[in-house]
Amino acid sequence: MNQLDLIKNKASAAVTQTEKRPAHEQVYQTLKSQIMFGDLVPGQPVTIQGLTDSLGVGMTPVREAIRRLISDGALIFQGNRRVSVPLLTATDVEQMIFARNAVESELSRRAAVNMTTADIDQLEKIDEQLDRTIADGDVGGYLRLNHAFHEKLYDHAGAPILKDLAERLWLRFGPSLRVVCGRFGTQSLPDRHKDIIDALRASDAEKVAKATTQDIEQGMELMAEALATE
Amino acid sequence: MNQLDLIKNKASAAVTQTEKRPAHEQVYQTLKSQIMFGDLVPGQPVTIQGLTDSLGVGMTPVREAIRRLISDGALIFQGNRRVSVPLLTATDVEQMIFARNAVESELSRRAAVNMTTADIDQLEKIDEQLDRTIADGDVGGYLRLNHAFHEKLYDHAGAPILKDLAERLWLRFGPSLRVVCGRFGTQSLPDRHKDIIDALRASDAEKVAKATTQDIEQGMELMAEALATE
DNA sequence: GCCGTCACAATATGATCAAATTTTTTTCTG
DNA sequence: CAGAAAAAAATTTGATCATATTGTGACGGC
Repeated sequence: MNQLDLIKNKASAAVTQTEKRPAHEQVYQTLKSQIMFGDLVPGQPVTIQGLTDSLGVGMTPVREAIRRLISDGALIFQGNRRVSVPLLTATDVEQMIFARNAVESELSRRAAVNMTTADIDQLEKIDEQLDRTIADGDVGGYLRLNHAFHEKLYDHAGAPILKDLAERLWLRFGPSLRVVCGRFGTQSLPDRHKDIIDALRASDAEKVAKATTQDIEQGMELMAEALATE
Repeated sequence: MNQLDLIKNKASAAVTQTEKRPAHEQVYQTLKSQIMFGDLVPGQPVTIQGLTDSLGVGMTPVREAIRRLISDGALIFQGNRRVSVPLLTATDVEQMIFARNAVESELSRRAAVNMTTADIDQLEKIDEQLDRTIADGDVGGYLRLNHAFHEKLYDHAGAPILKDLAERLWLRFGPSLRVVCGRFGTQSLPDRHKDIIDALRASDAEKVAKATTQDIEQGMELMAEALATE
């Protein structure tokens, strides 16, 4: 199951991206996707040799991708040469709430200034698809589109460094969010995306930032609770 | 000169760290140090083969270290298989000012709550050494100790994720700061460290955060000016 | 001024060595 | 004789390197 998913993901990534990127980049993207949206659960060990076998590439690209993901905080190096998906603690989540609020509310604020009506329409289209995945109980699709929504928004902030910080945080809590959603289903996931879109249309940057903060806190609180009752 | 510095740094790192860590980790630390405090100037290309030659290790460890540093933002991958030290733009610096203010002021705030008198004494000792490097015009020493001062402070915040974000930002502006200091010397570098220490002793978390913000803005503004007049 | 060829650097693989974990065997005790 | 603990072997995994392959930029010929 794990192997098959990895291969399937690789294949789909290949067709979309013209197969022209180096293997280590592809492996990185594949693993990133697996960690954020896939079935790599927190605590699960990640082995180099296992990945070389399932991805069908040599060890060097795999090693490079793993190092990058460790630097991203998406994987952790546990002393004895072992690498695994991180398990979050309550304090971890608390720090992430603070950091996400600080960084992402600013990204929203800046995006609000730059986005055109057409841009907002595109964003709304993503949100509509998102609603469909919630209705269908499609957890994987929900996670992907929720990420896509925020990424799209932040892309318009014109602040690559802040966006990079945000992305790094997403990589950190991705696996745990996946577990929470898998457990509770997609029903209990009301989001503030509608508020964000409304505020964008009103060109009210502060309101956009506020709605983003609420969206973040809603999602992260849910995660914190789930981790606490574990 | 470059080669020699790299080798020297590697040797000193080896003796302090019991030689027991894997080579890719050592290479990472060495390069990190080179980028933050050494003579790798912004825009300078970094080649794998050059590093394997100067460090005396195989390419695999070097590649892994470079990937990590790219993920950190300390190096950039310029599309055509080229890797170099990043050149900062004005908007980059502006984003970093925002992010550093948000993250590091919070780290200071939290550290203020946790630090004992003995901890503060240690911090003050670092600051005294720092003053000596300024008086001596020792740019490398200044950079190292300035970093050590903040790192020490943030270590007491008990917030590893926020500290990691801060560290990542330092890696990004390190090389440019180095250039600025090299150009203007250490004279024009008054810091707010004394204010931070005073506020810590008074257990006034808000004052500590404020002083940290001022320290950050002072340093970053200087950098922004230097980049603008380039 | 454009295209083909050459040299160099990066990418990727497989082999080799070392470390750690797991399994098996052995031995000692109840 | 059975069970458990300790020791030893085997397997698995990681780290490093040497080498082959591929792509990139530069130089020179047309």
